[in-house]
Amino acid sequence: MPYLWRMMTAHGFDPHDHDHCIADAMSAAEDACAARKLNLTPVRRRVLEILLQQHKAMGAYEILAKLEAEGMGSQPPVAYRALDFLVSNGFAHKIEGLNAYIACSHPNATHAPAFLICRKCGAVQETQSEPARGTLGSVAKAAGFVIESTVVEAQGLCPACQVEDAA
Amino acid sequence: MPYLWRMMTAHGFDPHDHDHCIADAMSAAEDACAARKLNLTPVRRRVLEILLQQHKAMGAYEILAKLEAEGMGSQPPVAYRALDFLVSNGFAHKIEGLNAYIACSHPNATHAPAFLICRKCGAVQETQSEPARGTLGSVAKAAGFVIESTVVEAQGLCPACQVEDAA
DNA sequence: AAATCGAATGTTATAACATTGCATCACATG
DNA sequence: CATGTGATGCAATGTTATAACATTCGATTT
Repeated sequence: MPYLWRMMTAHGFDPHDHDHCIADAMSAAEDACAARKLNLTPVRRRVLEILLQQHKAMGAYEILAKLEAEGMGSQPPVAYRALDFLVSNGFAHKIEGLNAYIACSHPNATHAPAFLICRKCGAVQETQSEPARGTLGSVAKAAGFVIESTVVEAQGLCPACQVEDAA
Repeated sequence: MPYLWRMMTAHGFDPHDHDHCIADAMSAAEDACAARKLNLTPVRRRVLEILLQQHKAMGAYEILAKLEAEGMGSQPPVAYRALDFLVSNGFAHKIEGLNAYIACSHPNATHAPAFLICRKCGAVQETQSEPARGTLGSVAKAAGFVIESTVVEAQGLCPACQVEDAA
């Protein structure tokens, strides 16, 4: 399998064909925007591409710097507006624990994401949480609290960084 | 029960004797610091008191403003250092979704807190999460990821605010 | 007492993250 | 063509957090 792959970076924590992964995600986003009559403008599109290029979270100003280098706008609102669009529509997520943003890995799924965040290399793996269930759901129910959204993030060490840590 | 109570504010989302609640928490913190040889200095002590006065999260600069009004220091590091101390030692928590801080409600428990946060009135109820269990734990295990800490926060409406919302 | 040490503070500046307000442009629809 | 809406451009500001360096103060040692 190796030589077919143009790049090998971490997806979640496993290697994969990342170019393909990006292309898939972009076309899925385009389809979704078409279907939902959302306007995937050049800036929004480019920000999503930028996010997809890494499986790690990026700060708004990091993204902004890339946009600026490409002549797509240099003021903070440019990045924040695009990020708002992507996050509101489920194409990206904000990692609250890092004040940073990451492309969504499960664009079709109903959204109650949870994240595994490596504190050493910054890689992030997205998974699904079950907000209403488990302890939290029970407590909420008992308290009469209505959950509208959840933030579930775990910090720790990914497999690769555990090895390095031992060394 | 009413007239014994000096103040009635929300604890979690239920009314209670808040003065007593503060006094209890402060003496528990003092005991814990004594036992663990931690230095509960005047600023640290005062910040904990300030946090305990509300069952909602406060921003660092909101706290700083109170400190300044009392002549206890006016520069950001004053507040952040005290908050770092309180958070590191389990006397307070940071609510990542709000970039704000709240006194710990379960000072003795092993710490894997979870929060119910009312988006309308800002009240916060702390509970315990079970990090290693549930979906997240399984995914982490499958991925070989070692969880060191978790952020679990639910946003929604507390009972009182649901009523107001309906109106 | 003098020297030293470490923890906590004080002080200044700046990094990093996010929003507001308003003008303008482009385009779809009536 | 008028008008409304959504997207941008632009400038300034607001908010959260830390870096870097200096000082104070009490405990301990000499």
